[in-house]
Amino acid sequence: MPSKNVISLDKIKVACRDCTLSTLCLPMGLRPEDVDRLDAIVKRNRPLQRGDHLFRAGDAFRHLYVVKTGAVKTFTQTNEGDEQVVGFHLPGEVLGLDAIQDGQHGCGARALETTAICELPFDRLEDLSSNIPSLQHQMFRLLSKEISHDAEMMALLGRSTAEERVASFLISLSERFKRRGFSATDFFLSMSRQEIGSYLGLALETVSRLFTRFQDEGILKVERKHVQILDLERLRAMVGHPASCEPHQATPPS
Amino acid sequence: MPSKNVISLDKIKVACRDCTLSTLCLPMGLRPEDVDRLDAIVKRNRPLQRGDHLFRAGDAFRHLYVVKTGAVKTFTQTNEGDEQVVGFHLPGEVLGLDAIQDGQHGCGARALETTAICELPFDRLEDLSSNIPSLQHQMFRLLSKEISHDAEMMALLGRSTAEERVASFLISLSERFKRRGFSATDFFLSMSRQEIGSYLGLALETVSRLFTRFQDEGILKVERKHVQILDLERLRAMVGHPASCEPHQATPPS
DNA sequence: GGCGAATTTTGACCTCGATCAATAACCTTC
DNA sequence: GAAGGTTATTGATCGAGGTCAAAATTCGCC
Repeated sequence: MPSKNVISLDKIKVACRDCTLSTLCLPMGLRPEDVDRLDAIVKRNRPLQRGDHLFRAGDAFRHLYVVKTGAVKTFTQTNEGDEQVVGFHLPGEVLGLDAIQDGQHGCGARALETTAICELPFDRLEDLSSNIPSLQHQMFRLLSKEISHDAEMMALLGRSTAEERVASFLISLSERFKRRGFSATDFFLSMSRQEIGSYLGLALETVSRLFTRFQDEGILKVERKHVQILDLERLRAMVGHPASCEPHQATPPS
Repeated sequence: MPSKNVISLDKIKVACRDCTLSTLCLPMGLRPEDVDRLDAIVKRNRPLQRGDHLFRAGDAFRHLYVVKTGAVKTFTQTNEGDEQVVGFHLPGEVLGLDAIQDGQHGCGARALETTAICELPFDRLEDLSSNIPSLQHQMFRLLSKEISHDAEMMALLGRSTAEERVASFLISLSERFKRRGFSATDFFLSMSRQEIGSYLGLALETVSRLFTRFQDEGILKVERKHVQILDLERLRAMVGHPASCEPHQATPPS
């Protein structure tokens, strides 16, 4: 059912194939020439290796980054000087959104494995989005999505048990892989137990213990960094039935 | 040092006085007519009372909301059905940014006390910002600021002790009050211990105990909801010296 | 002003997960 | 394939903070 204003998926894939910009292009009616204009400002760099910095805390903010292949972690410095992971970024996901506000990155970013990235010069993106209302709208959505994701994460960290956190982490990975066309039940963890623990507010030993427990219970098959989810439903049940965001019954305002 | 493109502060204050839109206007060079256009779309409603809903999870997203006076909490539903606080919003702060992405609010919002709010119809704001590049830029900054704030919060929840969390909470409140021209060392907590605990991932009893401990140590003077900070430096020391975001020495990439 | 509900404080106890420590598995590099 | 480093697993112990319970204080509200 092609609508007159919406560019065909094929065309977008051609223009964006190389840069995983589908994040920005796909969900909206961008015209062909707009996609071209967007594509024209994208920079493509040599891939990063595990441990390489994409940027550091305090670096001047110039670009947004989109993960093409591989994976990236973002992190801040803890009081005692070690890394505190605040996010993992998989293919198709965007980094650097937190830096728009004050012109410098508030957290560092490093590759977790061999990783290809494209860079979007933010000032040119801003110029473009002034002229392309649907691109502006899409940028707002992108930022907003990050905010709601963070709110979910805060709710998770604020209240949950170790079991719920690990379950929730696996479900999130599963869904994100699925959305990008990878297997949702069989994947590699490019991050270490240490990094997972840091992200979830748990000790690395606790993460390891839960992985083995889930395996014993027949929920997972874990082999070092290779994970298979055998019983997604049981995982879902742990984090509270995923009642999504339905309004259901509303509590009267006292 | 007035620059030709920058509207005078007085003019902005006149246009925004009533709606606390300084968040959007102040930091940038909006022209007088732009401020007027912005002001023209603002809706001003009757104040809310403690417990009143500003919006509920699942409500359709129409407006951004700016707190004029009072305070608001945002919250999600926990698995067991009770409220999980994910944010407190003081005068001059904006709510609803998380809802842009999918057209409905992901969390509910309620007044913590008698609260005046102004509403900004988002579609009109979006139209305006297409025509006013500096407004668009400011919107991006606003969203980005929310994201970096969330990242800090995630780092706090992910790693800290109860002591650090409560200290950090008090410092945050202090700074936010100060920024809006209220006292930074002497203020009311419009939220209950329960709500603070929920927000910080602590039991309400733990919050209460820490308040009394801080008082015993001469750091605070607490009287129910009225708090005086007597030794801000000691509070700061608890959360790790606020080394801000300086680049200091950079770790070489392995 | 006095009664009942809600909130806060304080105390006692116990659990979950952090921490410490020791293997074990794996991944380099020579 | 042996040596050395890194990462993961498993076990044992301990303490911060959760939970339960009761008292104290405050806040409506009739």
